[in-house]
Amino acid sequence: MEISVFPLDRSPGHIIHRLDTVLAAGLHREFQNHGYDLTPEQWGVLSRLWEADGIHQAELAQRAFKDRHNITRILQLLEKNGSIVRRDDPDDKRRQNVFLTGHGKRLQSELTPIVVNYLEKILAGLDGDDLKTMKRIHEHMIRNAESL
Amino acid sequence: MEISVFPLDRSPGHIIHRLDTVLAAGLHREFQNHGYDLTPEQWGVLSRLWEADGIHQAELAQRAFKDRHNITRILQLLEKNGSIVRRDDPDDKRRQNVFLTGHGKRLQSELTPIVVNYLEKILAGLDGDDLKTMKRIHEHMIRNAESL
DNA sequence: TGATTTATGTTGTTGCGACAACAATTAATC
DNA sequence: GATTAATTGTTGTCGCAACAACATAAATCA
Repeated sequence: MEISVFPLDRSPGHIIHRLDTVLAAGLHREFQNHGYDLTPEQWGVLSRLWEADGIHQAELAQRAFKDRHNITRILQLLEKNGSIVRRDDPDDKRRQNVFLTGHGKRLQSELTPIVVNYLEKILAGLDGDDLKTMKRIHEHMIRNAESL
Repeated sequence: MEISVFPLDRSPGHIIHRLDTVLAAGLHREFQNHGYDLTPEQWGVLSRLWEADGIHQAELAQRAFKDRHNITRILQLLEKNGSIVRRDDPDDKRRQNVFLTGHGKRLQSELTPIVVNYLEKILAGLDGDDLKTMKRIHEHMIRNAESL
C-alpha cells in the first residue's frame, strides 16, 4: 500500500473513537431513560468516590484519569445536583476534600444495575476469551501511547 | 459479585474511553510537533474528502460518522485554514458541496506518513491476529450498540 | 528566616459530540 | 397547483478534553 494513501476505515484509532462515542452516547441515554440526568463521565467520578470517599480533588483526578481542570467542573455539576459536597482540608488549605452525600451514596445501588445491564447488551455474543484478549490489547496500546 | 458493586476498572467502556482519549491526544500532538495545527477529527474529515472530493455536507457527515451540526463547524475551521472551499450545489440550493483546495490535497501526502508512523508506535508488540481479533470485537460491539 | 519552587484548585479559551430550534429548499401528498 | 412533509444546513446550549494563565498555600532550599 502506498504510504500516502491510508483508508480511514483501516485505522484502529478511528474505530476506537467511533466505538467510544457510540458507547458513551448509549450509556448516557440509558441513564436518561431511567430518569437520571447524569453523564457517563459523572458516573465514572462517582464510581471512584464509591471506592474512596473523602479524597481530595487531585487524587480523585488521578484515579479517574482526568486532569484537575476537568475534575473541577465535573465536581461543580455533581455538587449542584446534590451528589457530593466539598470541604476544605483542615491540614492543607489548598485542598478540597470530596464527600458523597446520602443521595450520592444511594446512586451506587441505583446506577450500577443500569450500567451492568447496558454492558450485557453491548457484550452479547462475545465470549470470555474475547474480552480478555480485548482488555490485554487495549492496555498494551495505552502503555505504548503513554510511553511516547 | 454483588450487582450494586461494579469496579470502574472492569468496565470495557471505561478502558475504551481512556484509550480513545489517549490516542486522540497523542495524534493531535504528533500533528502539532510536525507543525500542523490540525485535530484528529479534522484529519478524519479530510480523509473522507481524499476518498470522495466534492460531495455535499450531509453525505460527508454520514461517511465520517458525524452529525450535520458538527460537520458544519469542522468544515468552517477547515475552510478558514484554507484546506477546503464550499460551493452551492447548482441543482439543489439546499446543498453545499465541499471541495479540497490545493493545500487540502497536498495535506494527504504530508499527514499520512505522520498517522502511519504514529500507528506503528501504538501497535508495536501486537501481532496481526491481535489486530484482526480487536477489529472483529470492536465492530461486534458497535453493531450491538447500534441495534439498541 | 526569607526566597524560590512545587502543589492545588479555579477560570478562560478552543474544539468536539449530542441535543433543540430554526430557515430555506425540495419532495410528497392531496 | 397548493399544502404538507422531509431534507439540508446553521446557530445556540451543555458537557467534556486539552491547554494557558492565575491565585493561594505548602514545601524546599539558600
